[in-house]
Amino acid sequence: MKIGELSKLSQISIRMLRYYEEAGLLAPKRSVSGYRQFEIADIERVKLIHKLNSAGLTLKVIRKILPCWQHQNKKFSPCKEFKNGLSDTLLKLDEQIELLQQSRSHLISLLNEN
DNA sequence: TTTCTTACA
DNA sequence: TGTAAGAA
Repeated sequence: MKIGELSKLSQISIRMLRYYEEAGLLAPKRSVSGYRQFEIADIERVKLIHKLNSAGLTLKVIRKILPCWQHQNKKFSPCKEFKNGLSDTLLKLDEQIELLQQSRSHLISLLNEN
């Protein structure tokens, strides 16, 4: 199917689908005219990519753990990349939480000064 | 009409 | 991410 159809079926903009390809998360074949040729399985694939990205995973991390996705059972097989990818994301998340807590503290003290 | 690339906001 | 331009 062409990019327009995948976009409608997956609810993901054409812009992002091209972006995902650029990030190495998608590898559609090209027709003679240069049009991207996606597969049925790509519908679920891009939806998953979007969910993971929304969950805070970078496209770089997703690229590592995507190969662990099993279309058959719709689950992740605990391969090496999967563990490393998630633990790495978890550390970054903790880092961000720490920074946000600091901002929170600063705002609170600022509010109590007067 | 749809898609492609590149580039700007 | 959205949108625009120019070409196929």
